[in-house]
Amino acid sequence: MAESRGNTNAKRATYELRQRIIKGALPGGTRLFEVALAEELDVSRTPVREAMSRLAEEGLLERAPSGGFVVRSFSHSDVVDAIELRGVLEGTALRLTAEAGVSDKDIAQTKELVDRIDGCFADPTAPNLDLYSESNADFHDKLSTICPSSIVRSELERVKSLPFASPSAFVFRQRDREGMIQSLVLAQAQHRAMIEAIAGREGTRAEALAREHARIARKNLEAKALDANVAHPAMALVVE
Amino acid sequence: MAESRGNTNAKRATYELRQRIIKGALPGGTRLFEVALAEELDVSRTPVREAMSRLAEEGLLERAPSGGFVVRSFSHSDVVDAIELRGVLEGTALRLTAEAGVSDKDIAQTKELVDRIDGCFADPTAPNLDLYSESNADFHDKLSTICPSSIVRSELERVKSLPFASPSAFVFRQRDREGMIQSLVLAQAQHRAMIEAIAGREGTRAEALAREHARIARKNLEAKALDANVAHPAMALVVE
DNA sequence: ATACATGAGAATGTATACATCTCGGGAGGG
DNA sequence: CCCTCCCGAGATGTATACATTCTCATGTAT
Repeated sequence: MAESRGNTNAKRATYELRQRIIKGALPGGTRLFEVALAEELDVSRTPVREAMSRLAEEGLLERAPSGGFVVRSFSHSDVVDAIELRGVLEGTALRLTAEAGVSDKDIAQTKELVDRIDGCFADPTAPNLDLYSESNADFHDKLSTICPSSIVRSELERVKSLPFASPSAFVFRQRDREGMIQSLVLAQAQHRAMIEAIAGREGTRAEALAREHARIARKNLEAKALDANVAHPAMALVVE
Repeated sequence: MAESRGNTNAKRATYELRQRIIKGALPGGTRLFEVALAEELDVSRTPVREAMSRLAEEGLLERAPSGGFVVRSFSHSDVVDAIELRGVLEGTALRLTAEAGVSDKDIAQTKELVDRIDGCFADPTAPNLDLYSESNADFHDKLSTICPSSIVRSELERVKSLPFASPSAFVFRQRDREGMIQSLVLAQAQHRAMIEAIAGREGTRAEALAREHARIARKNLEAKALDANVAHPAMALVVE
């Protein structure tokens, strides 16, 4: 089992194709040919079709009108809109959570996750950015989990699955350490305010906070865009 | 080519399966077996798999953890949440449209569609409800079309494709003619206010209007639920 | 009685041959 | 010269045989 993960050829093909798309090896607009891919991945056309079908469900591929699949292409404004939409959906999830009420146990667990994020910066000279990404994602996943609406939850998860729309996509501006600290302080204050809002059944406040929170990602994205030297991995599948 | 529409077996199978699910012939939770369906539809397993995959993209089926597909089941609260979510997404679409600005031509075309809705009630003794459904859907589609964000647009279309979340799903309470007129007057006032808001770049107002507008559907749904005699077609796939 | 092994049957996974469709290039006529 | 039609290469669509995996009922040992 040397090549990638998954126990069936279809799952391996799905994983392999997804990686190529996310890394930008298959740019937006690329038409995918079953036979060519089948040969490259050393499987038959059947699991390749299966894989493409799954990736279309994820939103990474589009079905071409006359059959076949094309890599979906995202423009810069699509990235901005996807972040905005993530904020809107997270806001809706939080509002519904606040309106429905949430258990003390869930509140405690959520607070615990915010505290854990602080831990990534225990040593100010060597912040653990990878752990931060992970912890931040855990926190946002928890917010989704406690939402009482499975419909809202699944649509939120769907948008978050786009690599550039995930809450941890653009964690920080690499260069600017000062700005990085400020960004963290603000984000953590918003995280705690969100918890306060849902605990206090303040739906509108929770919604507004989530939207504003997503704007941090947008800010970081724009800072990255100016910094033309570093190509961010999550932007690999953006064209135009 | 007597049986249903589509030029390929896969498309015919997709249509046929979708109809059965929407009509409730295949209730939520039903496991779909490829061989059985293939025999019933008189095609091979390949187009059946293709069809199931497409329906999973639409959100009508879920992939079972160990392979195969299951008809997605929706609870009553899922229906309510889907309507709420439609309102949220339509609101976001309108807000972005308002913020970006919209051409005079689009405003005029949208107004024209609202006027056309009035036309369905030209004869107050015999309102044309089918035409109303269609015209109302056209209006809402137009709102989606003029949204500058393709990401928001596609997610909105996705949610609207659920039969019970479409803007025309629960047009009116059958019995209550008085309530029907009032509902129409309110809805049309909201339609016109939405246009005014996007024309005047009042994003927040447009968003709030869209959300409140979706509540009409929720009200109509609740009125239908009380009216246990009439089973509404759009509710066929709701279980629990 | 419970837990686990086991095997038969049925389901999905896979490869592949063949059918059909699509689209572009080139020949022929206007 | 341009337009149209036709053809064929190469793509997807389909059927089907075979492989693999899963499920669950059954039986056996502890």
